Amino acid sequence: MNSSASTKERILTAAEALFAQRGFEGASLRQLTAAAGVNLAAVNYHFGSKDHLVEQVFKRRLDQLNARRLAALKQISGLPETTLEDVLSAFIRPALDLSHDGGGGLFMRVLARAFAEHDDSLRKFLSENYGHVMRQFTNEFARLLPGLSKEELYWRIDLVTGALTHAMSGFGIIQRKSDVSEVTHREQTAEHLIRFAASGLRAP
Amino acid sequence: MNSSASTKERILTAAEALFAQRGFEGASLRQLTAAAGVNLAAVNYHFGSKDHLVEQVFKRRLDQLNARRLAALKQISGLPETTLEDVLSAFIRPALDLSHDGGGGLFMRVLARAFAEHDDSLRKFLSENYGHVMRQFTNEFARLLPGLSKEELYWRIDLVTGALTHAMSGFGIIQRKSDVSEVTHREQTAEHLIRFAASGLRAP
DNA sequence: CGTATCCTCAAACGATCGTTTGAACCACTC
DNA sequence: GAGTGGTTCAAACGATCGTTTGAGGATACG
Repeated sequence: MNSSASTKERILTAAEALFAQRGFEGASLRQLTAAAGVNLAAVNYHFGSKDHLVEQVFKRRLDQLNARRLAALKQISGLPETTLEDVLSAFIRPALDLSHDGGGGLFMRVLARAFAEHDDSLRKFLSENYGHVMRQFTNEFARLLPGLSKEELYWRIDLVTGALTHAMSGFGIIQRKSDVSEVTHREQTAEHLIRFAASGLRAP
Repeated sequence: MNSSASTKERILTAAEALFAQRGFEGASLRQLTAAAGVNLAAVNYHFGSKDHLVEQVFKRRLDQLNARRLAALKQISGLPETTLEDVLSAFIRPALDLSHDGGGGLFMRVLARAFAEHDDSLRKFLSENYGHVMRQFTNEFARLLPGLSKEELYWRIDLVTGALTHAMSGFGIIQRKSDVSEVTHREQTAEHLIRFAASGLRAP
């Protein structure tokens, strides 16, 4: 029972990397199982089908990401001294951290692909596992931007989401210089994103 | 189908729609030629291969888009009274117009997929047909935002690109209300995008 | 030891993929 | 009317896809 968990995890990790690199349809189960060092039939044995594997790849990282984002939001939600930058930090930093210590550096690319896909079943799965988090953040944004109409707020949150997804999935456009540490670079990236998004949200 | 159009054009139009809907790998030549009402072998006869078809789908729309963007930029480039909003307008409105009168409403979705794909040959083709336009806009942005370092400017332009691509491909998140015309709705969309992007670029 | 349960494996399944082929068709020239 | 060049057609090609199968290995418990 424990040896199967190892096989499962190896499939998930290999799938995450290959989906990020070649897409959901572009990555075949034969490439995938070869990279994971497991038998071809192991995917259908442990996950039932390729579609269920895709869902589980999402679920493993989204559970981490959701938990961290909600924990960060909880600490500042509703407080009178909370700023827009604080809320954006709670939204952005968990995603950047996941790229580093979760081993899920490639997950943001997978997520960007999911946005590009307009597949209905995948979108439904994402909204079920993602919707309640976005709703809480939206409420907090609304509190801190009382001048915005609901329509304008939705527009701008959508634009922020697009900017962040694009930036975090396309890592490497702005390369880390050799004289700054990984942690420092991540901090600078977060500040760039937060400053841009906060200013965009506050637009007159 | 439109039997008056040439076989080549019918293939390009059907391919654009199917690539937007199912992706480059997800759309098969058999679905594609059936939708276009042409023989399966016509794709390889007229385009050589599926990959070349993908490139031509991009080329047909990008040529339009580039020409309109550069024409709009030329009218305001270098003038002392030009604002950031003017440059963004020259960048954004041609893309929105293409969605309407070019019949290429689906092209922005295809473009968003291309960003998600990290396929090297496709990226190379895009930079060859797209790079000089982005370079001219970047120069103009730099002139209007003298306080920004080169690194910061690249960062923010990348974020703007992500926001716009996401918004224009995801058309329909903000639905047009029945009491506003198509033209009015497009105008409102452009104003939303420009206001957000300008404010983000001007961030302290 | 026998047996039950979970897992892995090589092999094969039918379906679908992009591409190629060679004959047929069509408008046009000499 | 024979010939020519461009185009369309049905059919087939080999490759690869996700999935299934049935035999065999590994481990734990009686």
